[in-house]
Amino acid sequence: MGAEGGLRERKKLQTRAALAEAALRLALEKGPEHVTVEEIAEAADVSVRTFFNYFPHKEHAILGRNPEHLVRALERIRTAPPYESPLTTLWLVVRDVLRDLESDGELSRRGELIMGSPTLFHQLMLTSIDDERQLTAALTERMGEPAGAVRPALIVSTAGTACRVVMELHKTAPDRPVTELLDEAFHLLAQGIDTAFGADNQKGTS
Amino acid sequence: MGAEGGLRERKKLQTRAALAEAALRLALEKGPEHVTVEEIAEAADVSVRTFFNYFPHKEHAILGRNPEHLVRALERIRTAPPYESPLTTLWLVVRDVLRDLESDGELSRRGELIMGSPTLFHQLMLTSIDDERQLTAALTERMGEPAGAVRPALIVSTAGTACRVVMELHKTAPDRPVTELLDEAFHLLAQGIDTAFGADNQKGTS
DNA sequence: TAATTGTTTGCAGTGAGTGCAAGTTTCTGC
DNA sequence: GCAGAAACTTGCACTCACTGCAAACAATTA
Repeated sequence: MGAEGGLRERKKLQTRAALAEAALRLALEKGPEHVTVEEIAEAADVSVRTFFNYFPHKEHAILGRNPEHLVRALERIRTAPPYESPLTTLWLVVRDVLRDLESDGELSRRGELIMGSPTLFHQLMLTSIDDERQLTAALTERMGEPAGAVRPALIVSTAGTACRVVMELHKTAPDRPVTELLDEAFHLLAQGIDTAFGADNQKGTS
Repeated sequence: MGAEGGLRERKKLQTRAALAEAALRLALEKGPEHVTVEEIAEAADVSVRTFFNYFPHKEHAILGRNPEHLVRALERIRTAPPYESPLTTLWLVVRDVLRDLESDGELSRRGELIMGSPTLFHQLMLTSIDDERQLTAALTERMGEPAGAVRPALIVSTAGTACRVVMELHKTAPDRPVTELLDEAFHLLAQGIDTAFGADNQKGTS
């Protein structure tokens, strides 16, 4: 990931990382509710005012989202091969992000924290909405649908929802691996989530 | 609804209603962002401190949700007829709430306001999450699934998502009626939202 | 090295939200 | 009807999130 650019560029990245890291560490230590911006700023050795130059809220810093992911996702959607169905594209995008987070060790550290804190989970949803707007726009265009079409919007939103559901389920039942839960969720979405009461779980799945 | 109880009880309801009403009116007049709790309290003729005895945030007062709706929805899920598929149940629940809001004239007053304001929309989502948890629990039991099952959680969440998407699409393209958008969304969910790029919109629909 | 541009910071201020202790109102038993 | 208990309201002092502004500072460019 582009570490080009001059000193200035690198310093900004460094500061941002330091703030995010401090925010996460403190949140894990004391619980997200009991961390103040002042502490985070102090730990990262910058002023409180500078904190707000980097993040709009405390929660945003703790979430520490990587903007790179959205960029890559949008690119992936725009350049999806013609034979690939939209939901499959999103599936691949999600798995990509997941793999990235796991390799960082971020998933275990942040995942638990976020799902355990209402405030953080809420904040995650809020930022997800903005992402989803952009993803929807990209997918709508990729599918050649008109601007107000229901399907692309629904595909993106439900894919996002699936991720959240998976995270939540993983919290309550950590025995099943996340990837497996995710695969099941996307299969259900693809085939239609509905079923008659009492019907078998997976009818006609590979 | 239950005007029993003594003077004290009635006065509390009155104060609560006055605060909610003032909050909504002021939000409509000046935009939700530009209303302060102080103004709301003043308009309802109580102190700021008292406002916070009734509502945890400003947004909560403006949203003024009717807790009755969730109760009815839960009941509806628990007593769903055996031949009714889960998604259908949720569909009916949603239409029920929608009809109720429309008859109150609440949908037009609050709906526009909420969808037009990021803050309010976000707040709505936050409260929706809590609702969805309860709905999921009810549906999981109704379907006879184990606690961590993916499908019921996904059904509830995606149904909620569908509502959101519909509200959002309705905002950007108000020509199509909400009920029509909603029906399309639920149909897509039932049949599987995915489709190959460039395929027809609805394959095999009635 | 000098001018330009971008970043950091302190300061002053608004507004949300909380805990506490003192006042006021409603309720209860007599 | 009245004294005391219980519930509600209020003002006050406080913490914290967050913003705008202008000055100081660091990096870039010519």
